[in-house]
Amino acid sequence: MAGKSSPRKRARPRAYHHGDLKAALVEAAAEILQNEGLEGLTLRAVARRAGVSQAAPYRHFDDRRALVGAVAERGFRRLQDAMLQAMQAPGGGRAGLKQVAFTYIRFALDNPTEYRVMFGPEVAVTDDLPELRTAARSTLGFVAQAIAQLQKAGLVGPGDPNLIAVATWATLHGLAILILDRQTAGVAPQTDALVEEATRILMFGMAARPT
Amino acid sequence: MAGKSSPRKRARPRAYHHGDLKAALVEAAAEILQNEGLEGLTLRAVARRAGVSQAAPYRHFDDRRALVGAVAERGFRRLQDAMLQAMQAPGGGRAGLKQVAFTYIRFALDNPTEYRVMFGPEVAVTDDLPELRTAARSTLGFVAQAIAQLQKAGLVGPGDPNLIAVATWATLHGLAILILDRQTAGVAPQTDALVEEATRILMFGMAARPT
DNA sequence: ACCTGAACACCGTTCAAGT
DNA sequence: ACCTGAACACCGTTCAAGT
Repeated sequence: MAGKSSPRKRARPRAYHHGDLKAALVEAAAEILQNEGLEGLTLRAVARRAGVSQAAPYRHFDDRRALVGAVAERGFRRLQDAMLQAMQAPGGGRAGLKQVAFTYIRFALDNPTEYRVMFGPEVAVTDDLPELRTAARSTLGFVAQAIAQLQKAGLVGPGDPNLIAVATWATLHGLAILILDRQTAGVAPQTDALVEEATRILMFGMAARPT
Repeated sequence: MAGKSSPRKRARPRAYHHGDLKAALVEAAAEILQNEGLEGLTLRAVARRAGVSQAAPYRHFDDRRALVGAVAERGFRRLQDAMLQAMQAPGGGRAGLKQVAFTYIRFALDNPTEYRVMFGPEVAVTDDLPELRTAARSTLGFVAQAIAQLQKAGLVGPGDPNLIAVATWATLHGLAILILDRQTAGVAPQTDALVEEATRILMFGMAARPT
């Protein structure tokens, strides 16, 4: 918010010259995604929204993919924050997992395009996007931690918490996508019953000990 | 394969003038997706590969999205065929579900880009792609049918088979994406253990009767 | 160090015209 | 009925030049 007084004239028209154009570009991209959908997300449109020239983003991002990757990274971070808050709310154990599940689905419903981009084809291969990879891995680590906690509480049976975490995340993600894609429209008018059922299956399945 | 002899001259150079350019375009698009990835999938490249002018595809598809939608539709059909074959193989019941799960994951691994496009942002909203919507819904119906069978066999507890089917599909899809995105690389070197674990959780969870 | 202006190649899409 | 050739607007990316 606060910025140094600019050295010469023209204090207002362009607000992003104080040094954090990179963050402003990511923010602008996320807004475009939310407001206009994926087809509106062009580098040039992002630059226009941030009030800079079409070439300016190249000072901060190698190419278009890098910007999309940064948006995805932001998404994973926001998703993890939301889950963290849901875990801290009262009602641990089984109720806690259910709360996290609802939080996860709500995030996807509230940020449909951004969520789809996070798991979409463009930034799927993260070999050249190390920060995105780290953010995504961190989300998995977060889920694994939660599973380990449930195991300690005796609510989840023994087994590699990482494997169980992947299975859990997989169910949440799949549910989010199927709901977003309206695959469930004719089947589960309101999605709550669906999330309940999936959570139930998960909890019972995880409580059972491995063969 | 066999075609009518062309009315005049030039029998070979362009093979698609016999009337199924539409199918040829979809095929060409799927090949490009497989060989060059999503960024190679331009309408013009598809036209080039099919040996027609850049404007020709517009005779058969409204726009680029419609072509991508047709590829996705083809994908759902092929996926469903693969699952059907896996179900018909010996070993019904629990072993059958596991077989279907492995088949599902293998399809995703064998057709990574195509699979991601099927669930990606471009064709997510199917309001204007009725055939894609039908194909995707049909896949869900297929899973629901399999669940109903398992219920009859007493291997899955009572409950709306549609809801259980969504939860099942969600887990398979989530698993496929997480594996494709290498989210599981540091956690499950070979994916088999992962699929086993997820199937186990699903089966135990579904066997339990609802609260 | 960071940004602009202009340029290039390429793409989606349209349309008059061909057979 | 189906396809071509040429055109237009727009995009990703580069690069010399500005401050």
